[in-house]
Amino acid sequence: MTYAEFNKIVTISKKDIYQETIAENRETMRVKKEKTVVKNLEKIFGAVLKISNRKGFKAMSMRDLSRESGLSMGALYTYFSSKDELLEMLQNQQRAISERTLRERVADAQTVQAKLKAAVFTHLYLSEAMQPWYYFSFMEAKNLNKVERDKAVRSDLHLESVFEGIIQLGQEEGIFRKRDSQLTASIIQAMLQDWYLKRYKYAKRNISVDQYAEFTLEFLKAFLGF
Amino acid sequence: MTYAEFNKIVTISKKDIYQETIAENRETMRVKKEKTVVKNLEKIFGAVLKISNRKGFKAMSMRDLSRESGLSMGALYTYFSSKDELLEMLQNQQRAISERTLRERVADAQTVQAKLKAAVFTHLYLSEAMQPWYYFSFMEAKNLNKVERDKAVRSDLHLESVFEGIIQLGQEEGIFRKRDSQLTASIIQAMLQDWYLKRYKYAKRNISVDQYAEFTLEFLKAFLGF
DNA sequence: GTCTATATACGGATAGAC
DNA sequence: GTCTATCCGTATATAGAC
Repeated sequence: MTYAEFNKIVTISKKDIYQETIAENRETMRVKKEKTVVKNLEKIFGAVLKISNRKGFKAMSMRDLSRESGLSMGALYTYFSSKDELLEMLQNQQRAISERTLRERVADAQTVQAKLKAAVFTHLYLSEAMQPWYYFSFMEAKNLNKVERDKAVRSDLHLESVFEGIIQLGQEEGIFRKRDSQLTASIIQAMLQDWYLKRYKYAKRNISVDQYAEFTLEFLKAFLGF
Repeated sequence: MTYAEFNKIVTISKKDIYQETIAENRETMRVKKEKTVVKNLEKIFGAVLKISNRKGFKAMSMRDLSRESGLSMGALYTYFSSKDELLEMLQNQQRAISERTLRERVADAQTVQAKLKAAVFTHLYLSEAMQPWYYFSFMEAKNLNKVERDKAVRSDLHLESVFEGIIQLGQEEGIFRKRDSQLTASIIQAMLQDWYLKRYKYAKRNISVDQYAEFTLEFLKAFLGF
């Protein structure tokens, strides 16, 4: 599977997710026609990510959002009841896409080497397809309320534990060299993180997500000796 | 040199730096007694980092800062003329400490292996000693004005080029295995970054900065084959 | 040098017309 | 469903007393 193919799948699953977002927020969404809601939510979320990634969610005024999304202040407030709720909706939706895709694509890989490769590639592909949100999520995590912040932390630790599990499995099978599995998993995560945190740098250097993925895998091969 | 020893040196050089900060801002600082200025600037900067790292610089109100620093609104404005100028002052000062210390401690190391080790340890020690600022600087970079943002980016690329230079040297000498030197440097930076971005995680797991430094060095040894 | 009190503006949110 | 106009709270910044 190439990145191009992967990207198509993610785009499709996004459509379903909007329907869930609407269902979960029936009370606050005063707009009834589903097609309208999907269209406008896409505009709104896109605008939020664009503005926030430039100057931060707190610094984004509702007037900014109104201008960028093309919807009036009044119209915006028919989709959510407060700026905080908007943030929460966005987080829930994007995390849902992200986690579901990862779960769905969980390696049918048979060997540990293949599992490790699948985990690295899938996560990088996801963060490539949804880079604005991954960046946003990392940068705004501390501005979320406690419930949402906890969800973000748990999600982060979960990813780490996925890598840790694969490494331990490989060590038990005698395929990976003995190393601190948790610390290794943590470092892997740091490497993958850089792909969406420093996107501008890699883009300028014309490094593709596939090249980056191969490189990190080489790193792991050398360290784990496989 | 242990981290404890290193930390003492940094603390001392901080004192000098305050005098420079004062000198550079003679016009806006209406307070004359140097001792008072140093004392209050320390309070102010400490409070800014504390509050901002919890909820972001933009979300920190001057009332928050007044409460946390113990200075009144009026008093605060005798040290800077706007919230933006406060940010700029803080960035200039902390970056100055950081860059100077790195430069001063630039490896007298003779071999490339030693140079690489020195660079890894020094940067980690620095980010450990000044963790609140390193975190702040990463998180608030996009909120700076263009001039300051450019300085931050340049500083980031400079660090990368230091690592790249060492790697190339080692390769020329035939001591390091052939790898993409720039991409390797970039990944090293990502690993070091994680130490201050995910500090809470490593603290909870009782991983010391020295352990972390040794671990990243092991990673590099495996990859570069030395 | 530091305080309290306040001018002024800007942001989130809503009412009510169309 | 969407818009314009506006309320009202809170933020930055400053004036002037001590």
